[in-house]
Amino acid sequence: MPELPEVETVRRQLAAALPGRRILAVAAIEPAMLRDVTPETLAAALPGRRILAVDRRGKFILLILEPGAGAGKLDDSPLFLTIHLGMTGQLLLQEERPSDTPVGEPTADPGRRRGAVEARRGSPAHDRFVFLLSDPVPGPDSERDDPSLKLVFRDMRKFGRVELGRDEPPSRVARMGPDAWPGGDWDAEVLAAALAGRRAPLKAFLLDQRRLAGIGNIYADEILFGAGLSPLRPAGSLDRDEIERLAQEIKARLDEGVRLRGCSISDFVDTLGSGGGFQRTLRAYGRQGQPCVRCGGTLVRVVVAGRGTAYCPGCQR
DNA sequence: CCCAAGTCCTGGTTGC
DNA sequence: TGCAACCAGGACTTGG
Repeated sequence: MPELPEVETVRRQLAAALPGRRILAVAAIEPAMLRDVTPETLAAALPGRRILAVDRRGKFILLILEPGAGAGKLDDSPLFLTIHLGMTGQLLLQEERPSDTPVGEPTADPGRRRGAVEARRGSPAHDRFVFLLSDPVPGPDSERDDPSLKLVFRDMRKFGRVELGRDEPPSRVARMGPDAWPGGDWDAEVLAAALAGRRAPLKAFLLDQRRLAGIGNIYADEILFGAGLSPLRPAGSLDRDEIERLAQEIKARLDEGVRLRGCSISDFVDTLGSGGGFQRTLRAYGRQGQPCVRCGGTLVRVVVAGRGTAYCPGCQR
């Protein structure tokens, strides 16, 4: 599942590959995954824009696009193309090779506007969006616009979302709490304030993106195991010591996830299709019925916040 | 048929 | 009692 470390792994690859490239065409193969934007608006606003930067907030990836170069009425505003990978989403970078051009069609035709039809040509079954990109170009007036790279948003289930924000990222991104990343804008003090008075189970608190942004089901179970805290504990019941342990563990597990390039227990792969290594370190997630590596007891499965949850009743209190 | 899961949405509950 | 904040659970999706 793409959680913060998986999304950060992808972001780093995109940040190395995309800035300076121009979006030549977009194919919204699955328009139902668009949020608050029509395929027509997308097709009008994106072509011609250069990608300036690739950012991340929680589990959202933000492509920051230059203002002023679009063909539509959104010309003067910076645009934020926001992508959420949902449960099974993948962002893949694929070289756009000359051999992809149909026989009989000129391979070089720099002045031609590439269309959505060309962007989606030959797309496999679960490809939901395809962005056709140019080589990196120095400025808005550059003439180089041969397609050289495709950004493919593939998502077997359709939990992923694409949205377009003007000037600012979409509101739901703005509603999120501080990024849970170790360098994020929070510490044990902030965590203590967020926990105070809450009766919801600790696990539900960790999954709530309005408190800390980026933690999902896998890392939540691993964090709680590492901290020796029960997922069922009311969030507001932690003492100072336990909050410190929780804060440390959040940072440690997410950092480990990023270092191992994500967790590929199900569908996650990076932009090249490679899996991560975090799944080898799992001590709680999915281990119900198996012995606890810390105390030897047996892990159990409960449902918390509607999510399957594995924990050790022996040493998670 | 049930399970997996992230987010949005709805409706019920709690506590000031 | 009124009200907002809070919290639980369903819908969505499709392959195992």
